[in-house]
Amino acid sequence: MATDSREYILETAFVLFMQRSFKAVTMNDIVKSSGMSKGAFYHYFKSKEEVFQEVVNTYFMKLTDIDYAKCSHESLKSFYSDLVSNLQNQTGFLQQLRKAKESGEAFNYFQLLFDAMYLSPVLKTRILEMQTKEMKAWTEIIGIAKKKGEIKTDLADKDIAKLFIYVNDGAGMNNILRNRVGGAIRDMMALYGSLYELLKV
Amino acid sequence: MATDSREYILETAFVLFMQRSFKAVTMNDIVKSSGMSKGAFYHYFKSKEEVFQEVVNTYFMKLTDIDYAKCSHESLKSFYSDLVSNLQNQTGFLQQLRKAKESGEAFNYFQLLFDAMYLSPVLKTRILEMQTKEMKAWTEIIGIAKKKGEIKTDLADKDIAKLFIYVNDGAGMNNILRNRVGGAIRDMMALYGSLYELLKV
DNA sequence: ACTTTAAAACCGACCATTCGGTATTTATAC
DNA sequence: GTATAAATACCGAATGGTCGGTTTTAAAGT
Repeated sequence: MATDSREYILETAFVLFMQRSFKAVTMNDIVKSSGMSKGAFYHYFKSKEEVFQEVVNTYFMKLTDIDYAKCSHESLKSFYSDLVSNLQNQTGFLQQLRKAKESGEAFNYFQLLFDAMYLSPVLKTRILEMQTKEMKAWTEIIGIAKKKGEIKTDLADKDIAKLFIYVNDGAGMNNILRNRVGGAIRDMMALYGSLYELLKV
Repeated sequence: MATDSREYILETAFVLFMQRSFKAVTMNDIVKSSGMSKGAFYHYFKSKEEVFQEVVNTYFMKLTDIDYAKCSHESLKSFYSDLVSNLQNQTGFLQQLRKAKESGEAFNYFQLLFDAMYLSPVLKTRILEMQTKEMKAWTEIIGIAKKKGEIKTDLADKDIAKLFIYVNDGAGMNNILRNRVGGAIRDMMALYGSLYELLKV
């Protein structure tokens, strides 16, 4: 019972922090949404900040800390296909969250990202590091794709990498603004595909 | 004195709402930052919501509601050059705001965007309309560029438009996360240029 | 196996502080 | 003197958190 209660509160908090800013989500929101009492909440977590920190360390990092080593290094196309596949898994994960189903509000990953960076400089550093890792992974696969003759362009590897990364972020933003989840995967695949079309031999 | 005071409070509020979420910015933050009293604030604005609404209707819209008709329709390259030029003007505008100079905190346009959309469904509709307008403008210029033989690709106009738009948004996000303002213009130009390189004849 | 004791889980009223806003007074401009 | 602008003390509600109490579960004792 204990593990379930703590986990349930955490999941509830995660969903709320994905929908509204940290400050906009009140303790009463969390308590009411979880169906438990404030006393029960404080049995498991020391404070609002602590549950937020935990949400970031668990759920948020699950969405953010992508293991690029697991993506194919055979080709650029398979690399981004694996990334889209990963995105699909994440979407599935979010959709099966119990609390998500009850709520009509959109998930806003970037809202949680801003809050995390604002509330903790350590987290900010960590997030920036992950972005650096992302850039490195893309630059690498693009170099490989060039060497293999998969793609052909005079553009620098890093500049191409930027295109792929920023297109992904921009599309992610667009999906949030339009409260779209399902069609997002197909769109992401199409966007990467468009860029790929411009690059391939 | 009256117009200056009201405008000064509004500008102060704008800066604060660009740095933190609506709820995280308290009335006392606004009052202290403006150097005026609460009573003075309430002389001009009915409530916190009203000043936020005004901030969105003025400053935010100035940054968001871009008149694409003013951008060159001679070529894709001049179109996006005009957009970058516009971005430069906006950056300059933000940098000359009095309150901005005092504060070390990063401006986060997207935070204000999220708050605006969350707090007002009317604004949300309006913002989505502006995005549609943006898409239309890009699609149009890309069609023109194709007709003129400036660019050559089998990709649909709208798909190319998406690439340009999302790259811009993603890069904007990246600049916010890295608290970068100055270099952002050059980067944006380079990103558009990279895409253009992939497309031009 | 049952009973007693201890610990954990949970509750909800209450607390101190903060919040957005109000009422009244004072200051300034004309 | 009047109208506008501004200040300050105060208000009631909301906020994150505390605390004494109750219920449930686990462990120890017989």
